[in-house]
Amino acid sequence: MTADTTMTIRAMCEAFEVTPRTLRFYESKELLFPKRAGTKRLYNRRDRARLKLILRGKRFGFSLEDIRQLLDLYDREGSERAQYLKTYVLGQERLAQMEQQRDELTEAITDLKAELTAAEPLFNTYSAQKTGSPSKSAA
Amino acid sequence: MTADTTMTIRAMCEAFEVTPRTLRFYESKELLFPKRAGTKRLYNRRDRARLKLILRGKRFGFSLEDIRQLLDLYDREGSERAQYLKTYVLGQERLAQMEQQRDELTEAITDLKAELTAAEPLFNTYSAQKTGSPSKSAA
DNA sequence: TTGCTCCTCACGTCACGTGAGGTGGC
DNA sequence: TTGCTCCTCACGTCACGTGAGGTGGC
Repeated sequence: MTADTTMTIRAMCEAFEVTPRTLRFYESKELLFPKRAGTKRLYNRRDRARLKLILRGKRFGFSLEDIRQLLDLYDREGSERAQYLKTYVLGQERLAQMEQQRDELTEAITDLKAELTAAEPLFNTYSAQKTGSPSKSAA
Repeated sequence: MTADTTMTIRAMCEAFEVTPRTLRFYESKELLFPKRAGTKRLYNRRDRARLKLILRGKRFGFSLEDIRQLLDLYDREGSERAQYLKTYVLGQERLAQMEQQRDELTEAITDLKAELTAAEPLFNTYSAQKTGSPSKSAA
């Protein structure tokens, strides 16, 4: 099966929808450590697990540096609870940031909508002049 | 009054909560054109109006290049309707992007929340061991 | 003369994108 | 020999941040 099959960079890119440049970049940042066959990179199951975590971390808005530290944390032996606690705290902080970001975005959306609505009459007048029709642009 | 008073870079920074570097950067990008008194920058009412628009544009997520083009559009003489229409269309496009972004963010928030909740029992167990209390962390 | 504010380079940051130029193996 | 895929520099992008080193005017 694909269990412990090693994958080429191309296969990885297709599987995870990233570019080769991204994988090389993560490697340069010490987030990924694929084996080499000569000069070519070979990614195993562990590399795939790490990449998956990296992409999840990014989705939550963590910086690559944060992600690297968390990954390192789990690689080293040590108190599992301490690791979880650290991850948990970082997660809480990120959550708060994301919620604030969402609120700001929601406000900006509301404002932009209001402006677009306020601007609409201008085009209705225009379209009325041009077509003579009552005008009610696309919902 | 402050009507046509000219302002120093420091005053501008305080009024708009930006850094001097930001104002110089916008100038290098041809978004702002303050007069000079020797080497020092002097911002008048027009500059302040432009900066206000720039910051609003940024709030809506437009790139500085987009903002510059819109600003140029309104500076040049020409069909008012054509200008409004262009602005309107760009606004619509941005609105769609922002809404998608908000949806993705909302999803990420939901997911992160779920994980944090799933991780909580671990610390409750931990805190129970440490303190002997029932544990129910901060709401 | 000392301080304060302003200025101009110009390199750094973040997460990659994008050529340029070259190599291995079917 | 031709193609294909992989590789390594290394510069570009975006919106500034951050010194370094210097100037004008009270």
